[in-house]
Amino acid sequence: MGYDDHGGNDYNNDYNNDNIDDYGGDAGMDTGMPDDPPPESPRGEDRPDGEVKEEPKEEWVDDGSLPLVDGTLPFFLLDAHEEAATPGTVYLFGKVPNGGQHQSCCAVLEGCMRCIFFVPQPGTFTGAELTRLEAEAAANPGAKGPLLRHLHEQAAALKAEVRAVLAEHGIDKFVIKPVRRNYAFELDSVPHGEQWVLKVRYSAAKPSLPNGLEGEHFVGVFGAQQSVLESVLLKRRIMGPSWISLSCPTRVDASKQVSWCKLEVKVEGHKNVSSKCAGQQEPPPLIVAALNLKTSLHPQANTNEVVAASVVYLPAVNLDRPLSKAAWNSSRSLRHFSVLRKLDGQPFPAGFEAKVQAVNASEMGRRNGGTMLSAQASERSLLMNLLARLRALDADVLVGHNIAAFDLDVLLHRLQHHKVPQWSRVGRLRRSTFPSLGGGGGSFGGGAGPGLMTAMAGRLICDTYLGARELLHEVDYTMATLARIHLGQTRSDLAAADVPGKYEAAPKLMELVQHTESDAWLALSLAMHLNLLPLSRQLSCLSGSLWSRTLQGQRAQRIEMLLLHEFYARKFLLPDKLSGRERERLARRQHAAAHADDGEAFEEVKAGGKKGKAQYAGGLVLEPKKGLYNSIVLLLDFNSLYPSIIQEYNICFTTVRRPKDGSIAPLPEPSHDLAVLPKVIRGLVQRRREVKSLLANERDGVRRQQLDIRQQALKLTANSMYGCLGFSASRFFARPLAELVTAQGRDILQSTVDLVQSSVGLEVIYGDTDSIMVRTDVAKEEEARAMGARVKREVNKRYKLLEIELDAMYKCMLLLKKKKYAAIKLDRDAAGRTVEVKEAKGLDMVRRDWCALAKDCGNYALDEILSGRPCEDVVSAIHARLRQVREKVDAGAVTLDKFVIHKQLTKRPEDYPDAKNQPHVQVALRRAAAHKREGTKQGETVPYIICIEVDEAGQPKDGGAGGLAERAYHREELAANPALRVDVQYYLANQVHPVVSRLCAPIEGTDAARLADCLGLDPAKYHAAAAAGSGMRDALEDALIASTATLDCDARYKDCDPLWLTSADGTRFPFVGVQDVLSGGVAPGDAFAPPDAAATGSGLSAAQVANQVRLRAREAVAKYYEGSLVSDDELMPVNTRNVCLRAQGDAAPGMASPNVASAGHMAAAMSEAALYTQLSHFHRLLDPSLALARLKDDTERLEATRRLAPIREALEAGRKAVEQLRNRCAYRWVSLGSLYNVTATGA
DNA sequence: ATGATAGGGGAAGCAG
DNA sequence: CTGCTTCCCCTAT
Ligand SMILES: [Mg+2]
Ligand SMILES: [Mg+2]
Repeated sequence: MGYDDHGGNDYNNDYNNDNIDDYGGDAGMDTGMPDDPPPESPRGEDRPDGEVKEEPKEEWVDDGSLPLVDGTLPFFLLDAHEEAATPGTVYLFGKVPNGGQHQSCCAVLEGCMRCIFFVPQPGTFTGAELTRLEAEAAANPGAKGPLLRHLHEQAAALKAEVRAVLAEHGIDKFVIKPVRRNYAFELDSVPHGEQWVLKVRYSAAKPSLPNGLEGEHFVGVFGAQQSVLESVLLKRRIMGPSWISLSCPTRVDASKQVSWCKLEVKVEGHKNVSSKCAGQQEPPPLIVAALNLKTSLHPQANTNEVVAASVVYLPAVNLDRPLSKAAWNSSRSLRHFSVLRKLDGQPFPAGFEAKVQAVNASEMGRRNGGTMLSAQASERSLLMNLLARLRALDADVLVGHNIAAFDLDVLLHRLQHHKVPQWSRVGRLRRSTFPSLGGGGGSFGGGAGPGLMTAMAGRLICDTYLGARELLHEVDYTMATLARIHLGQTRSDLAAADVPGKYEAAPKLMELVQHTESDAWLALSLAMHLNLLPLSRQLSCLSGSLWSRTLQGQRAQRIEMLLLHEFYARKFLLPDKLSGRERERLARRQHAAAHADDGEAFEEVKAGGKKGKAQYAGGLVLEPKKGLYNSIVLLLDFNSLYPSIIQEYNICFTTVRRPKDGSIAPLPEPSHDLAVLPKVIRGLVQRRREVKSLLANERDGVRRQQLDIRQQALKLTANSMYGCLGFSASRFFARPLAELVTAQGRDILQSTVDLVQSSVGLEVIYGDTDSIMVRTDVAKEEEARAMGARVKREVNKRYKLLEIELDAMYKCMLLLKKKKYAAIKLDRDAAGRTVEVKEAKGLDMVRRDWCALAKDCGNYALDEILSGRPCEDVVSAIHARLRQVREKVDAGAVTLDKFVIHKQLTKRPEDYPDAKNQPHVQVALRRAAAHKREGTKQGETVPYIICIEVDEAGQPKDGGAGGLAERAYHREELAANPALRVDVQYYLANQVHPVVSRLCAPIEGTDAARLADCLGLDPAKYHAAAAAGSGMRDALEDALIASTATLDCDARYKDCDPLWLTSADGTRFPFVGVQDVLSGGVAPGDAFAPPDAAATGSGLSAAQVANQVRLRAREAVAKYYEGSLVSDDELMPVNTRNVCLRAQGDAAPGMASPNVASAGHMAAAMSEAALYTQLSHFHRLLDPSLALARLKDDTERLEATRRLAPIREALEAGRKAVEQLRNRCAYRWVSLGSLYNVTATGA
């Protein structure tokens, strides 16, 4: 669950599986670039045409009238836009049905009004008279006159101030009216609940007021900077791309149009826009065009120039009917044209022009309007030709791979450079001046800047690069990779530097054209394959946001719009959109006001970077009981935990009290009526349930797909809600709410674990955020299923809405670390038979930053380990495989791609402060210098190989003296430089070995040294590592951790030394322990200070606590080890490690067998037991989890957690210090299992 | 400027 | 040499 995935099915996976199956049968469609003329193979022409029906092209006679229905104009809204130059005017773009077709239309909405709200000082509206008049007005809603008059009187001073403010900003005409409004958000100065406020309405053509106004008679101003477009969408309840109707439209004469649309109308005032539109159901067919440019680099200016352009388009895409590939990819549906130009004025190669003529004269050429391919002399004429074709096309949607950050950016720059007339036809709004394109791509991984969006207003941009990044999980998002994996197509790379070479001969130049067409076709294919348009439309309609914004991938914005609609409809004052600066200013100010007395420092929240500490605590991850499990393990998982918590506990802006001291908010009082946020989520969940039930009964494939898209959109929206609560740049940012949700989540998980272990009596071996893994010790599927059902029943009893579900049964499971495990899942195939599916989570094999060689070895080892074969066989198979790998690598029999490591650029390469140490950054910088397009920009992944340089004799130069980053190269560099060789040593020692050795940690019969030996590495180097990191130690550690949880009782610690700490002034004092803090004996702020310290809150820092605890723990170790066999060494010598925990072959590690302790070990163990007890005592003093577990209920636990918050970090640091040392000593406690009877659930 | 936090792990630099 | 910190990346949920 958690973020993108609450329902147990990862969204991305669902998505891929569903689509690949539907489209998979198209093996015959081999575009075979560059031989075949894409976008379609000749074979495709024989195929029966699909459902794409082009609209009848009757000649439309423009008589100046409008196609009104009952006096209003039906209008399918596609996009909307606001111009800084024309404040108060909103441009709506869409399609209008006219004479059996649909035409592009621009509605110019003028005379929009701005509404801002002044919240009065408390006490402004008050008194018995007001109460009386309110009651009167309530009884007789028709007669509000006296009440309003009274309100105006009471607000006289406020009104005077408001008038002055307005006058100051040049606003002379306005209406002021007292209205009732609610507030529930984060401004401390504005009281929550409903009250009278002053609403000021004035023409939006006038200037706006600044955010954050202050005054004598008001405590807050809302809506000052609200965009007029947003207010129209909210006021008219326009929910995304849908049919609306325009009343009283007047036709704008073609000569006076401000847009390039076929039709333009003028509408006065937002009230003439209605979200209701009778008679229109189906969305209109859209013109979808894919665009691809080929560029060459101008050496002096260092700019990209357009050399070729292709457009592949579908004249009528129906949004509600996702199309099968066979349907859209046919000669009847698909159209295309290309434009090519001469390079540097050089003539085209011999025979090329004849080829062009032949192409255009062909059957396909005629079908594409006679000029399928146009050869132009210059870039300028190319652009003019392209623009003319685009004008005739009038596309609604432009598709392309990275089209927003590259193709359109280049296109606009070149149009500007050549001063091409009517350049603004690329968009739909007429313009003379160019917007500044400076911002370029979005901050992260492509996307359009604001200038580009402005220029393109009216046409949607569907960028498959952005879409794929959002919906897929791939090693990189280049078209070559996506085409191979998702379209089954191979795409050859064509670097800008190789473009001039294509001009040498006519066939080569035709290759260039075909490559361009093919790229456009691939982008169109990908967009169709991913259903980008239907999905993004659904998301826009659910949230009531603009389609263009959704296509930009602005996820937080969608949720914002959804909540804005909901809260606006309920008459709430909405949180204003603030700039980063304004937000910070506000945060500082509110913090200062809240902490005027205690002077707590303001915590800097770095909003931009992912770096920095988390703002609040998230999900609970249980300490895994590591090992290999050969009996069935149950995976139970709460359905949509966070959305469910919001509903179950009625968590909303309106219900949660925000504590001023930064502690976790208390749960809202139980109430019968559901608050806004839970209601919104419930609505989404209910709608999804309905859609899913429709889906279950639907047989028609197309309709099924459509429902599935809808269902996914609903789930995505519900799941994103929590994320936006915790997102500091969101207008609905409410950390207390986010924190409360996660706190409840932790509580629920912990109490579920307790319930399962105590009441059901089963062992929980792991759990993450919303899931538990339960050991059954049975091998029979049905038996395990019954146990799962029992667990599910017991857990679900405790909640109204929350529901845990048996998500999977693992026949066999390898649990290595938190968030790192693998299993054989028992699943059902279509016929209902049980099938076994391997599942790997978090392991190196599922990461892109390990090379394929290492991952292949890891997968082999994992398959062996999970095979259920005898341990010796598994080990020998792995050893053999590693020896074989070593041989192959030495023989050079491993292909280069197996050595490629991928890493993403999370910043621009030049922005890394310490670039010299990062391989991928070094490679990226060199590629950028060489003007490579891919693997150079922020958000892209860089593939690299670690090499060594050899001299003429083939001897390594300087055996890899430099850092790793200096030895990282791109494949292309490797190919070009014969002195570079793959650094075999690095790959064996630093890639293959760690990957395999981690997997084998819990496996008997091998260790890091043995594995190293098999790889031909020096085993001696791994002995120490083997000792420190072996599975046995981990197993012991788990046993010890488990024992502390079950055997903790105060009596055992009565002989222990206290935990002495030293304060800053040198005073020594015993740390009282977390228990005393919770029971109220000591204030949290004083816990890490001497009892008699004068100043409170002057306790030790987390780092200081950690250091001192470490010292005390070391002293304890030293004390108990004095005079023992290994006096000065905390660690057991490697060769005496032979007391094996796993005396019984099939006992899972971590489950110490009760009979391991022999009498001989016993005596030695006693002193160790005392040490163990001492360290556990320290641990206990610092670990709140035990004390918390003892509390009565969740409410108390929440309260306690809140109380501990100020010292949480220090406790954590101290606890970790103890654990570190205790773990290092863990060898010695082999025998303690019996002493303490470690496991409650011994076999 | 453009949903969250928890967690493992590699590489390098620094103090001892 | 080892610990420890910092930076960076990618994953799980
Ligand atoms: Mg879940
Ligand atoms: Mg889960």
